[in-house]
Amino acid sequence: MRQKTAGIQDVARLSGVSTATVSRALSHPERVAESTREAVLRAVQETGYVANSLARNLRRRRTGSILALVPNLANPFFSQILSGLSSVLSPAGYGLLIADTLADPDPRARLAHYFDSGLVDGLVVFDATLPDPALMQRAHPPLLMACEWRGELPSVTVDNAEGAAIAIRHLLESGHRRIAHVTGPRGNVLTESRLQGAAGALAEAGLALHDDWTFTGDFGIASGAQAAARWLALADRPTAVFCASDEMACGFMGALQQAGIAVPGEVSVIGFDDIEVAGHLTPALTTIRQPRRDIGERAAHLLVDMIDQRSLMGPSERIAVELIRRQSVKSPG
Amino acid sequence: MRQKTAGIQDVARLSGVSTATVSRALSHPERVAESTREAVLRAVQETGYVANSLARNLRRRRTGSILALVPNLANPFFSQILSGLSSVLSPAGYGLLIADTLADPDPRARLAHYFDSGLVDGLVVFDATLPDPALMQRAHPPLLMACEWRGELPSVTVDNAEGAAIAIRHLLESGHRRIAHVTGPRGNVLTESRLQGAAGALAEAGLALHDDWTFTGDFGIASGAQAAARWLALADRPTAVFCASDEMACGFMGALQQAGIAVPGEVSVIGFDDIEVAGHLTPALTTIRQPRRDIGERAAHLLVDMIDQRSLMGPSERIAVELIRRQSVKSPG
DNA sequence: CTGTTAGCGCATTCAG
DNA sequence: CTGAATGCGCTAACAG
Repeated sequence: MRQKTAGIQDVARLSGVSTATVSRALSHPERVAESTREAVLRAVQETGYVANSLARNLRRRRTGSILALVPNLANPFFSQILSGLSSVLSPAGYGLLIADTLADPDPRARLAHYFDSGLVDGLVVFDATLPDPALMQRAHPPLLMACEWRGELPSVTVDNAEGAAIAIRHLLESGHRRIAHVTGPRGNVLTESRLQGAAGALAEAGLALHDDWTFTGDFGIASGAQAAARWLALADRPTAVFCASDEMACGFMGALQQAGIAVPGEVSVIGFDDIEVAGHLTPALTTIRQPRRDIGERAAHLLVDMIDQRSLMGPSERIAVELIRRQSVKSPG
Repeated sequence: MRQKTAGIQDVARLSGVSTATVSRALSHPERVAESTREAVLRAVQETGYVANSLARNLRRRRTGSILALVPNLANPFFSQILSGLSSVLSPAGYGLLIADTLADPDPRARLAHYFDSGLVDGLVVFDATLPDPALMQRAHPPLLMACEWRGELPSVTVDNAEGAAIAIRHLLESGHRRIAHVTGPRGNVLTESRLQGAAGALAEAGLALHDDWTFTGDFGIASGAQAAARWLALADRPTAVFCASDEMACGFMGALQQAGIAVPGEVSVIGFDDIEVAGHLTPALTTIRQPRRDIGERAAHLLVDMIDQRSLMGPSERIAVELIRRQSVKSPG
């Protein structure tokens, strides 16, 4: 059934040269006479030879793959990012391994495993709660943080505080003064950063973020719906809500509409992320766009550069966000 | 900076045994005396030794990773499936590599690369348009189709025709007779299968699928919105629409609502997939649920079994779908 | 139970 | 420009 695949020896024999020459003809074509190169290539065609990556990598001391550590693979937020990563990694000769950090009972152990096993040439880490390898005092391949960040590690992030400020200012400019905020999980760097940006923009207008109007969520749809229930229970309801993720905005609007509240008639809603469905909701969701594909692409580039330079350090990059005006925000009253 | 990691030699020296014993103590603890095992383990602790997977895999002739070939990684439909895959692969000792088949200009070449390079122990293929490796006459690791299928290859699929039939019957039972269908891309196995299931259920009721009422989409949101434009242009409008994916249903409903058409007041809409957002739309989308996480998990199990048995063949599995009644379908008129 | 001996398949010295 | 020799780091036979 499974005919054994041709080895470099077979090619060498068929083309009448040594295995060393075959290897060179394939890896460094210019260092070989044209005639022999052709002979080798012909033999490669004939045998269908493809170098065994395991052996090649062992010899070259590189694995040809990079690992993305994402918290909750099931979150569709990452799909575009992974796609961006893949689209630059693939042409650069790297495969993309992905692992779910949430699924893992013991992230420390697993991380240690990845670090030392020589399984990957680099890592893109989307989860700031993972232990910092530098602090673990161990050898490890280049590592880049993305979306979330931590310490001085190189990273690709979005301007979260500014995005939140833009969202709040948009609400303010539309005439809202009574503004609520649905946050991500407390302690998360994105949550805190957006919270701070929102509070700052509010302060500029002489307003503050009421505790009663700050609902803690977890970035997921269901938590947005829960926040809606809390909003509904309020005697004194804010006229606008800034949700720290589109998913939460979606859950929030959905639950409100189920309860017979009009959006944006009775409450304006603004999200964060600009997930694909945002523009197709009713009303279409006004939000802060986070260019997820770009994040993936930039992360891949930066990481590949670090690998090329054999450096654990590298530049960080901050990507701008953008207000996308749609229909879920209007003037109050 | 990057201290060189300890090798098996270091552990052997430190614990006063041979490298072979170290290897055994780690891979087959029971074949080693307890006292030596302890000594080895202690040395491992001390040195922080982690076996180099490249060398180990070269020797064992396995790679420890399996590859998922998905058409369009950016499609969030796959995120749950990947999560399911990962959750069983990880404990089974496999890493998950993912590659986007759409992004690749020459899938044949890349596929050949994966097959022969010994990079992976198995593949899960979500794209039926890829060439069949068996027909390519080459050695390759076990392969399992998922979601889509092709020829006699082992697969994990959902009962697409039945799901479509259930959707149509639900519309019929609600009193609809004038039913439209928004399909996936023509030629796609899922598209054809759902089309056939829908036509069958319609035929049972003495009805047929009108060409004028069959809109071709591509499973994406935008194509659903385009279908809505065509529905709006109809002089004689169907009272219900079966969309072959939730994303299309979402785009369809959104565009209709923008145009001032009430759902389900003027048209009932039913989708397929049950993506997470479906229940949070307004109206909440009635749909056919496809258990995506289960699909991933089952695929992983079947593939691991094939690998364990060193077999290119294996059982196929069909997973049941389920009608999720929500609010986007009601009686006409 | 343990050490010795051979490679896994390839890329890279080092001579010629 | 090419070939012969030498491991990459580890595990599987095979003896002892």
